[in-house]
Amino acid sequence: MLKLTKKADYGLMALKYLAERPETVALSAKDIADAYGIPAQLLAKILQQLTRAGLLRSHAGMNGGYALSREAREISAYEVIHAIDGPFFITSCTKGAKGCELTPSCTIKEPLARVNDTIAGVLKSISIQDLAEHEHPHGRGHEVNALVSLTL
Amino acid sequence: MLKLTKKADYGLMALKYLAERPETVALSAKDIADAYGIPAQLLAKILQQLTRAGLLRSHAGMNGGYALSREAREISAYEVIHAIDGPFFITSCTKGAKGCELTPSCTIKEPLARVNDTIAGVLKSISIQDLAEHEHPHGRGHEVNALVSLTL
DNA sequence: TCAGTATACGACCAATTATGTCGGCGTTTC
DNA sequence: GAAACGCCGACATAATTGGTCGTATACTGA
Repeated sequence: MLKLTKKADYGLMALKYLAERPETVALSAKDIADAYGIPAQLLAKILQQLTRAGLLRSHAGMNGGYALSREAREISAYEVIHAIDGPFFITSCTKGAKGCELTPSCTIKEPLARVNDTIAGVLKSISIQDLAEHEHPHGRGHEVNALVSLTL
Repeated sequence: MLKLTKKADYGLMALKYLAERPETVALSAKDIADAYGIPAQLLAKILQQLTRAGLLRSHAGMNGGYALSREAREISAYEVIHAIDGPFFITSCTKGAKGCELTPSCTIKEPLARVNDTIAGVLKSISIQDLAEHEHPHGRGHEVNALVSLTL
């Protein structure tokens, strides 16, 4: 149904939370989980995935926790989603390992691959900073240079 | 994981198949299912959904089957997906009936709603005709006027 | 008018995926 | 060395998807 998993949502929320608090050294998984009322252990695993993907730095021990490994501006929503849910393809027949098993099948996937790329492009053009900024100023948002065109 | 269901894929494939054969009066679910090697009964249900949504016309009895109810150019991929998978939202907290249950949650969903609209726009700009046409001419495809911009 | 071919629809089951939990281990700080 | 933390893999459970079955209904043509 073309939607993000909750894990990806949680991940984005957590990064946004961190981006909004640039002064703090690190926040524990529990801190963030409590802030949003989401399962702490589940969020912990998600943050670990993001750490492995290089989006977060982690620090064990007391007063440890997680912090962004880069500027919020330099982390895209795409990276987060990709790190958590893996590479996404809009088509079911992902054409990865074995492609479509059925012979003449999926004459559909080639045009839809373009759509897939377009969506990925949009997601890549959105940074965590964008998500964090948008909160307060009800005024004009800024134009993301995601003027994607689509050639079929 | 942000992908179409197989049902939606099947639906698109079937409509494309019909679009490629404008001369035929009607094709049965079985004909189309056999052409792609997909379960006939499943495809039948999908085609019924599309019929209910007004994208297809059906006719029972011998030499019956399904036909496009409009020009292939006038049927968008969005309509097909919507008819089969229902309204899609990129965010898990759909903000529909009850929205996010958690109090300050999903401060994320508002910016992502824009992304959602963007994707929907792209899908709306693609017609079944686009899918069908693309097949043979290896030459230049045409530019779909889906120059979507995204203001956060 | 009857046999054959088709759609229509609901109930159901099976497979997959998503979500969440548990327990044990390694690290750092106080 | 104990408390607070991250790290990891194995489960368990819930939800969704994919697919099947049975039956009813509609239309066609001989």
